[in-house]
Amino acid sequence: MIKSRITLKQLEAFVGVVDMGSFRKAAAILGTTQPNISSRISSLEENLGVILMHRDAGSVRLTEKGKALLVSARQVLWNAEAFLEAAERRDLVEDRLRLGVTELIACTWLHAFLRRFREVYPSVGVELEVGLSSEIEKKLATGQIDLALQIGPFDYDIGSALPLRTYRYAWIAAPELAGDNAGHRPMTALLKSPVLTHGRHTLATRELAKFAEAGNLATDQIVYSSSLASCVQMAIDGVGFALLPAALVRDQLKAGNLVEVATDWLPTALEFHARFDESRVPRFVSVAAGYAIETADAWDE
Amino acid sequence: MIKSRITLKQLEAFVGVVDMGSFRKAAAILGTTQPNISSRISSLEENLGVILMHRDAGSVRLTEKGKALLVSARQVLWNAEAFLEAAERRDLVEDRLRLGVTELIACTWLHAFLRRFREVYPSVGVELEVGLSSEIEKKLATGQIDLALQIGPFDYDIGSALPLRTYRYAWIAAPELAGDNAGHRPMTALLKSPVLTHGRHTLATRELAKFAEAGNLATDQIVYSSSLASCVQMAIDGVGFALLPAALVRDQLKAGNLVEVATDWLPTALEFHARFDESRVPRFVSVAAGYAIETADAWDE
DNA sequence: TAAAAATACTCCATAGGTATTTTAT
DNA sequence: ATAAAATACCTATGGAGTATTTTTA
Repeated sequence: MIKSRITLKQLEAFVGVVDMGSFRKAAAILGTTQPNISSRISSLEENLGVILMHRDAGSVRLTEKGKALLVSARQVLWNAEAFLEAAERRDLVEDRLRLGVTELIACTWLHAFLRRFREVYPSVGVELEVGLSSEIEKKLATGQIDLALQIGPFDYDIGSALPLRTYRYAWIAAPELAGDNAGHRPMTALLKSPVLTHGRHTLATRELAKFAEAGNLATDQIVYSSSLASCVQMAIDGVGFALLPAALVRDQLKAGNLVEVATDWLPTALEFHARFDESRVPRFVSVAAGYAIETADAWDE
Repeated sequence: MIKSRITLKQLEAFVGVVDMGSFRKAAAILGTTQPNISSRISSLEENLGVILMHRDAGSVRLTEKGKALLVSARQVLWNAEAFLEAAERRDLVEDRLRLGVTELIACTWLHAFLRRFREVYPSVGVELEVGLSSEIEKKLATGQIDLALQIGPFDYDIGSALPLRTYRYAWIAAPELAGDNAGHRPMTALLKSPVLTHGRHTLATRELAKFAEAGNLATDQIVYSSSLASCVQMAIDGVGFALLPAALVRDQLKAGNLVEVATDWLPTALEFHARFDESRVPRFVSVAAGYAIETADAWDE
């Protein structure tokens, strides 16, 4: 029998301290006080006869045994969460989800995803960060984000990368700019009008620059916007032709505020992935990743 | 965070009650009192808002949700045990191992297995049962035994069946009965002397009877002993030729108290297996099964 | 009516919180 | 000197045990 040698609270305190890097922060996240965390950790160490970590003022460093035990501790907590799930009481899972997404997702189905997640895990707080995929990835790699919904290719290999939808690009314009039939228009013609693209460092923008360079086409008409949403607005306002993920303007196309312009070049499609480090995160994160896949699929019909 | 919603003690009480079939028995095995078990179960139910089991005087019946949660609860405890293992504190695992073995194992390497197991899990009590493979299997199927080291073939399919060694039979006799050279002796000749076999219902004995019948050989000289060890003793005393697993008389053959008799028929070899229901038993049972394999191999050199 | 779980009640251990001290940078 | 963990101390919760009642087969 287990008697009181180890308790879930002790294990929770252990991984909390490791994840937060300090007793104080762990206490904050676990809704208790620092001396409590102190006592949970030290009682765990005493019961096991093991030193889990060395604490100097300002740093907590795991011992070798601590590293090994951390994996096991996460496993126990993972299963404890699965137990709540089996009880159909996901609402009892109290935690936080640090979510990183790119603007495209924020502008399309993020709200649907969040609605569903909050419904299932009402006691998990969502901390949202919208940014470029490269920024998101850095935070994911350093453990500042639990789940990233972002575009490949990736610099770091971090645990799971579940494929979401692929989003094709399209040339978009206001109907009056495109003309009545919105018929085929070669790139040479397009690049003579103002062209709206997203950011200077996105893959599509770089591909466009490369294409223009190869064909000796002028690039002085390209407008670099740091916000996808403002590209859409400018396109609606007839500022120029916009190179945007088709999904982003789905509703405007349907409503007739924008039309798609056929041409002879497009950048490669965006490959979205849901990424997380399954060896570190609690169970609900991988569940959330599944929801992301389903939500993305549902949004695209 | 988990707060105090579920604790390992609650889960332990839950599986304890299910395994023992009553609150009282669970209390006994967990080293506490029945009201304590009552309160652990009811607080678990309250915290989850779930009825785990219906208790009428004299019976505990799991609800549907209880069945689902039982699996998860076992999983959590399994991982908690793995945590102790990672801490290299298997000595903190307090439980019991109900072990069923056949006589051959009891007479050969069981002591080596028990020594090793007790060394690694000093706080796990071993309840040993020696019996025919068929008896052992029945108890395994009804959950009265955690680990069976027994002979196939099996009537029921119960979780894991890890193959142990195969033990060949041999005809054995005292040197003075076998003659100086212990040379080849046909079955027709053997069956005219007293023949010692183990039990009336063992596979080897039935095969021998069948063989004799097929060849129209007399069976009136066959002695059925219910104890393997007594067969060996009688063989040593020169009572007759004994049909025994060779491993059983390894030391006597080496010492020259017995010799192997070459003949033209032998029953099929014994296929030993370590069997347990990995969906029910605690973690140390599967570890023990591994030790059984290793011990059996080491004993055979 | 007999066996088992629930309840009532007491007691003690210990978990939690506040205030303070220690320690290392 | 500062930031963080450990310690001391007090309080209060709740876990554990004994005795008893309730329940149902």
